[in-house]
Amino acid sequence: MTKRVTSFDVAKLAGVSRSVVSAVLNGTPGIGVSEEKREAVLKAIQELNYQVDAQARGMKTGRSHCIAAYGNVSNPMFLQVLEGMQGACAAHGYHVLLYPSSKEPQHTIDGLLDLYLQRRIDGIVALDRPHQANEAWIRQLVKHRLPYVSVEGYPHHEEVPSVLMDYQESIRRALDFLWGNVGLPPVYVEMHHGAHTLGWGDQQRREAYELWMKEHGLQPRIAAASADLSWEEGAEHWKRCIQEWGLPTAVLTNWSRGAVYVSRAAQMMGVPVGEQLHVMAADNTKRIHEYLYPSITSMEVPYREMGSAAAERLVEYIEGRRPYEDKSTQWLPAILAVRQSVATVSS
Amino acid sequence: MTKRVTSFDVAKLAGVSRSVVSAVLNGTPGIGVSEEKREAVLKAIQELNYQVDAQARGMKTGRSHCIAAYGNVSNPMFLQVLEGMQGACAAHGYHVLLYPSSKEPQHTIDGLLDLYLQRRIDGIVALDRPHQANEAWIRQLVKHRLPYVSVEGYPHHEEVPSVLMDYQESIRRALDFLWGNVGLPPVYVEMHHGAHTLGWGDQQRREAYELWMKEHGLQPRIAAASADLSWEEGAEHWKRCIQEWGLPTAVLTNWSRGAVYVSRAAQMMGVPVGEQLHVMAADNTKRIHEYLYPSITSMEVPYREMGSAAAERLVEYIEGRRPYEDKSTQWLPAILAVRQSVATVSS
DNA sequence: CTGTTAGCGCCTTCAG
DNA sequence: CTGAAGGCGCTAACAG
Repeated sequence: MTKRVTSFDVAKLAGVSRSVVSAVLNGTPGIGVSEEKREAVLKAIQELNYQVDAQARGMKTGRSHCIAAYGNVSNPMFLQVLEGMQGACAAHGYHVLLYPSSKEPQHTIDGLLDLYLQRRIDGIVALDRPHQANEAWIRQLVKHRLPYVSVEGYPHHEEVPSVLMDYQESIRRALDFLWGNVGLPPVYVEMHHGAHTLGWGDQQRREAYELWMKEHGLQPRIAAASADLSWEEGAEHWKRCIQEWGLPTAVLTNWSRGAVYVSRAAQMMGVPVGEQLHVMAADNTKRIHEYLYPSITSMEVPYREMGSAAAERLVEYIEGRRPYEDKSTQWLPAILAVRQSVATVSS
Repeated sequence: MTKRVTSFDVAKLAGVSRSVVSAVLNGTPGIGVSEEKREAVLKAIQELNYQVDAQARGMKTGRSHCIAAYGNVSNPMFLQVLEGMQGACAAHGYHVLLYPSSKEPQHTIDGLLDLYLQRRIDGIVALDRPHQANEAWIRQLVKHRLPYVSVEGYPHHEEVPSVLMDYQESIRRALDFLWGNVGLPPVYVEMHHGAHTLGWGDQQRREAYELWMKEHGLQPRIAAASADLSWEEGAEHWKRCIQEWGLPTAVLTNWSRGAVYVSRAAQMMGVPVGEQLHVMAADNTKRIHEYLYPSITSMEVPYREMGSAAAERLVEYIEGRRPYEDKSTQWLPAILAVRQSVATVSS
């Protein structure tokens, strides 16, 4: 057990006063330190392996250099957001504190605000959007001027800056890709849960599809389907669809799961995917494509990039480089991942 | 922007001294506070929405109430460990700081030690095991008496307490399950990467398989296969294997991927999986089984539970409830997930 | 049982 | 350019 090394020890070894050590460490502007003293301090720091006490510093400065990542820990996509946040934070000397969204009393959304009030965090990046009802909570944020950036939530909200994927653009690019490579008018498969209520993103997607088809003088063909069918029901359903569509054909699905289902049905019918039937998803298949054959071409939601952008922006707020009043939404492009389920024209 | 509320404000409102506030907050033992004062303090805290300044407290106590989660942010399993850690930490008033393992200079393993020296964290739970070479680093840990618990690493290490799954037991239970339900001598499929070097866990699995077969008077049948084959090569390989094994048969694979391959090959041959061919994996399929048909029965590595156990234990070290010298290994049982790829005997 | 006091380690004046 | 001093908000030890 080595005893804690303080700035006092460093000062003593370097033969200077503690304020000089501090000045060297923080590069305090407007305070001159002679080059030799500076060297001496640095050397002493090295020698003693001195580390600034984060708590003491934080207490002084009022900053913890930590930001909270609020999200659903059982959602695999969250990990990608974390990865992005992490990168951006590290670059700015910040750390990421995990704060899961959950129903447990000890982890309500209020806890997040408390964390800020406790000065444990300097701001929040949220993946999970707190319920609609949380206008009240948002008012709290604003009241305390708590820096907050939302990932994939609240497009066009007055009070919450967000980072989102450009859904419409992603569909346009997907369709361009399909059209350019296989030259067939794409069918749009729209998966949904239970009562046919589409999320905002899926509405955008559909709209973009319809527009694109119109612009190309093509008749939109949309096949809606519940994601809650049993495997057997689903298989029947998709086989029927494929027959209706005729072959060859191109399919774009809103969710990757849809692409998997269609692809599977085609294989059961002996239709070669990537030759007679071209399938593409407008959502992430990243984590599963190694288990699939053929693997599915898709437009990936850039979760990592979104996390990174959100953290970057949060730090700007925290460090006052961006005014708190700037609540603009930031749009990121989707990422095209070319895989096996669509035949490609070699250029 | 509301001004910061301090214990001073609370004391004033409640009409007591600051030390009383502190005593109430921390339930300081051996210090009596009359019930009415106590109430008054609590009421004042409520009223002012007072939150203790974590940094000030930390500075005083020398504890940050944060622990670092060290691991590979692009490994989906890491998220489950985080989930477990999170739960255990929350229960003890700790927070989780993310610290990714990576090659970037700003995020070396040394940074973790620095974090501790900075008093930013009180201890570490590691999923990624720092390279073999890191005996030197481990000595550092011990020198500073840094609380450290490893998940899935260092079985039987002298200096590092670990939480691991009981691989042998998991295989025994898998075989019991297969045997009990389909009554066929299971073939063991052993996937590996490149040069045939098995990890410790896979060695344990194989050993357990051989032992179990012997105990049951059965002839072990092991099919080793590289995970690096192309899809076409793999498909051919597995079809041949299935023919060799004959039908009906039962198969246990060390990795879930093996189970997927065998299952796929069987389907291509028109062999009904879950009827003529029973497949089970000794590794997690959790994140993918909704994309598979039939879904794969498996013994899941209890990542969440391991994270939880590790954090729990770490807190014991931190709070001195477990002596730092106790470096014993903790074994957790695998979790049986019954799905479609094995026919089950209804009891 | 209560109130006072002395730091924790750092940063930031303010005089020298 | 340097040294001394004050205080951030809290806890713990010590008097009353």
